[in-house]
Amino acid sequence: MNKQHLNKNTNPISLSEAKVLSVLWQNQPLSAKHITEKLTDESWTYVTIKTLINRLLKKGFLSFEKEGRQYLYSATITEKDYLKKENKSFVERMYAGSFSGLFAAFTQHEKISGQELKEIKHMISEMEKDS
Amino acid sequence: MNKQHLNKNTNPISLSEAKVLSVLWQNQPLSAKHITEKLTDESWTYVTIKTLINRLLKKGFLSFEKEGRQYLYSATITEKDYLKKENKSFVERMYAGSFSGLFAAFTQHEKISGQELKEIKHMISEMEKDS
DNA sequence: CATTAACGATTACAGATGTAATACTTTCGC
DNA sequence: GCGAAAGTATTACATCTGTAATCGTTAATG
Repeated sequence: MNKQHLNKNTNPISLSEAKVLSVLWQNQPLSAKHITEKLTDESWTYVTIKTLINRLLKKGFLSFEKEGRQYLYSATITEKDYLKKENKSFVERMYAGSFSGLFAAFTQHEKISGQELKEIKHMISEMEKDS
Repeated sequence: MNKQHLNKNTNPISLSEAKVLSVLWQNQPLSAKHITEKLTDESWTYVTIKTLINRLLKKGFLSFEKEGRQYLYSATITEKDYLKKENKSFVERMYAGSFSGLFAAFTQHEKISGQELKEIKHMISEMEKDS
């Protein structure tokens, strides 16, 4: 019967799902088998990864094309957009949307290395140049 | 029988649970009833909040003292420590622990207001003063 | 053409979470 | 002392998530 089960699911991307996406961001499109091979860190079975793929399909974050007997999957969201989304929801939730609030928390409670600070200052001066 | 159900649960603080904590961070200790009154935004019932309280107790993030018939709850984690924990896990997960990576993503993809930028620069110069 | 290997689809199941109804216990007003 | 009020505790239940076993289908092979 091959129900494609294309009922949408509007939930966010879970941690495990994000790991599947991250493989695809490096190398698209890929078959389920190939994704499994790239995810050896997780020691997930092929079947587990298929589940994650199916959930991502339902959520609309993957598309596929058929190549002979195989399905080749691609992410429909870019890594940039994913990061953007996650950043936004994090700063929204934790700092009422204020990035400087986040910045303050980090700089006060974590130690930022001199190297990192240098990079940050550089980014700021770049920003100011453009504007 | 009054089983206190003090079996530990080592899971992280969920979103709803965090909202209970945030009330306590402003005003400790409080009874379940009082917490409910402060959380009108959520339109949760008293019973729901009791569930969240019990879960936080199991996770060790709340303590209580008995005041007559009532229980008065307090957070065992400070807001600072909570933020620290969340920040760390976020930057760990999304930016391999690099705060400047996070900063780059934010500044490139979100628009940071001039005001926020000013605050950030100020924080940086303060940091440099101390060091 | 029947068998099997390879792949995809369906089903499973426990724990976490959001959200709450119901049950139990203590105490206070009559 | 007894019933109602005010708390607390127990139980519930759907959905999401992590993780997978099993079932079905198709293509390749002898």
